[in-house]
This record gives sequence, C-alpha cells and structure tokens, in this order.
Amino acid sequence: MSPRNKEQFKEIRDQRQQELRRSAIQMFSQKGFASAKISDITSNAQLSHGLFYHYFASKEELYIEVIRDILYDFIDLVEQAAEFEMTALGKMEWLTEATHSGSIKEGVYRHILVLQALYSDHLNELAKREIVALYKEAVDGIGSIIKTGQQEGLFVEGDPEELATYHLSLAHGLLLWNARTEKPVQLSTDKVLRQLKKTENGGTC
Amino acid sequence: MSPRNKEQFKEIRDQRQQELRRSAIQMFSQKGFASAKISDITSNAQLSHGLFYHYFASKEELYIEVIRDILYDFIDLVEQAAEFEMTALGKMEWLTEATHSGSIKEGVYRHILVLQALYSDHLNELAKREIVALYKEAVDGIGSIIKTGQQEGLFVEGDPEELATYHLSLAHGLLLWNARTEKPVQLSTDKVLRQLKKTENGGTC
DNA sequence: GTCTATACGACGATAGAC
DNA sequence: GTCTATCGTCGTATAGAC
Repeated sequence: MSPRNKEQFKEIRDQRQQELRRSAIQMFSQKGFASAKISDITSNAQLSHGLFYHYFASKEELYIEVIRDILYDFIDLVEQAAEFEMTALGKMEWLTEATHSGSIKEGVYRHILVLQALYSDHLNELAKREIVALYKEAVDGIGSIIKTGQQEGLFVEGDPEELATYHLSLAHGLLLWNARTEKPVQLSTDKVLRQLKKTENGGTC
Repeated sequence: MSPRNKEQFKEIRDQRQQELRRSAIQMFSQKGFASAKISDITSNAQLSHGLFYHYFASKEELYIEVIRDILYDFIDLVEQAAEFEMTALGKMEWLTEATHSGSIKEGVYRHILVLQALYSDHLNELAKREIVALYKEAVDGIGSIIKTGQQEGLFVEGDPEELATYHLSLAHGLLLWNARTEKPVQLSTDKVLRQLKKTENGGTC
C-alpha cells in the first residue's frame, strides 16, 4: 500500500465524516435526537446505514460533536465581528445580519438543536456544562463588543454581559418566530439593536 | 348502576385525564416526543401504562392536546392582562412578570414544548398551522395592548403586531437562557420593556 | 376502571461478504 | 471502504383477567 493510497483513504474518510455531520445537523434538528434514525442520517448522506459505525462510535457521539461544531462556528462569527475596523454599533449590525443570513431555516435548525441538547436528557450533565460554557464564550465575546460601544458613548449603560444576553435572546427568539410565519417580518437590525442604542436622536435632544 | 355512580366515574375519568396531561407536559418537554415513553408518563402519574389507552387513543393525540392546553393558557393570560384597569405599560409589566413567574423550569418546558412541536415532524402540517394560529392569537392580543400604549404616547411608534413579536422573542429567549445558567440574571421587566418605551426620561428631555 | 402479560414493529448496533 | 443480513432490545399498542 503506497503512501499515496493512504492519503487518498484519509481524504475519503474526512469527506464522509463531513457529509455525515452535515446530514446529522439537518436530521437531528428536524426530528430531534430520538426520532432521527441512523438510517435517516446515512441515507440523506447517500451511504448505507452499516457504514455509519466506521465513522462514529455511536449515535450519541455524533450528536455531541455536531453541537460542538455549531457552537464553534458561532464563536468564530463573534470573533470575526470583533476584529473588524468599525464602531461597536457597526460590529453589532454585522453580527446581527450574519446570524440571520443564509437560509433562515438552517439558522433556526442549528439554534433549536442547541436548545434541545440543553433541555433534554440525552446528554449527561458534563456534556451539557460544556455546551453552556461554549455558549457563554460567545456571550462574553458579544459582551466585549458592547463594552467598547459603551465607551464610545453610543450604547446604554449596564452590565455588558447581561446586555449581551438580552441581545441574543431577542435575536434568536425572532429567528424562531420568523421561520414559522408565512410571510416573515423583514428583519430589522435597527429594531433588534434599539435596546442597545442610547437614544434614537442622540445629541439633538 | 345509579346516576350517582355514573357521576363518580366521570369525576375519576376527568381527574385521571388531568393527571396524565400534567405528567405529559413534564415528560414531553424534558425528553422530547419520541423519548418520552408512555410508561414514563403513566408512572409519573402513578398509573399503569396499559391504562393510558383508556384515556387517550394514542401518544400523538395526547401530544397535540397538551400543546393546545398550553397555548390556551397563554391566550387567557394575555386577555387577563388586557382587562385590567391600568395603563398599557402596567399591563405589559404584569404580563412580563406573569410569564416568568412560577417555577422557571416549568415555564421554559412549556415554551420548548411548543417549539418542538413546530419544528419537528411528529405533527402534520394541519396541526402545526393550528398551533401557529393559536400563538398568533396571543401575539395579536399583545399587539392590542401595545396599540393603546402608543395612543397613550408612552410606547414607540411602529406596527403593533411587529412590536409584539419582538417583545415575545425577547421574553421567551431570556426565559430559555435563564433556565440554564447557574445564577440566573434577575429578570428585569424594565429592561425587557425598554424596547417598547419611548424614552427613559420622557418629558424632562 | 385498573392491572399484567404479550404481540408486533422499529431501530441501534454487529458480523461478515465483497 | 462499502454493502447486506441479522441480532437483541425496547416501546407502542392490545388482550384479557380482576
């Protein structure tokens, strides 16, 4: 077996892994952990169900990995926003829009998946604590942005972390609601950010 | 069989039904539809699992009834708020606190249950539409309160229904988050309502 | 109305051929 | 690496005794 072949195998393995993860996000969030069958996940990724166990030890293992993936992505997004060369308000606008970009359904599925993981008992407390910790990392990142916004004098006073929590609550709640209505309310970054901004007409007051 | 006995039987039936519904809310929301076994629901209500089918035709039937119950309760709550003799702001404050009262966990479980119902495929589209319609009824009720608040000049301008959606998104999102953190952020009705109020210091400006 | 026992199907996981 | 066939388990729903 040449090293060439070894590499090729590894590539195939990685690619299949990725396909299964993608498929799992879809299935788990649409059907929930228990109802998403292995065969749902594999057939959606166009593999046989037997092959699943060459890539993951169990259904539960895949579940937790997928949730980790989602949260890492979200943390990345926040970090990306933080590094832009713009005002805190601009960063928050960008972040708000990015959270709601792409397919609405996709965003909402990912969010529900995290919720389900936290509030069901498929996962042990240790795993749940890890998830909470990752989410908190994202909240802290947003808190930092808000803090600079306060120093710029554009944002209301108050504990930045608490304000970040309020912001995320609003953004995600809205995401959920929008995904179900026939004609979704056009997302208004303005309105989502209203609670953060000091006043609408600043110095002219 | 005397009429006296007939009545007694009916009472027992009703009571058992109620016990099963209560138990089901707990189990469904904690474990999800698929993972909540009939035996979980019955044993939690201290009945044998066989007896379940004397009260409900299937697990799915109970599921949808329970969700209806939750939404009817919520609509009642909004109507109650609307009928008070107070300003719109007072009504919204009362409603916000009522939503977060009782055990936090209980409130959050009920909310998650509705979400799960909407975003999983245990329910057919018809049932989902009914749920959305009920939820919308509650949103409309809140929208009405907001409208009077605008006429009083205390609330920001904008489509009342849209503002109601934002309010609920924030309130429920916060509920979810609070239930998972070790030391929940003390609910601040003030901050939840900030997005609705016109300015913090009104006429003195 | 309440219970226990059981039929029946579904699904996670494994074995073994290719 | 990929597939099909199969085992073992678990859970819904039913049957039938009390």
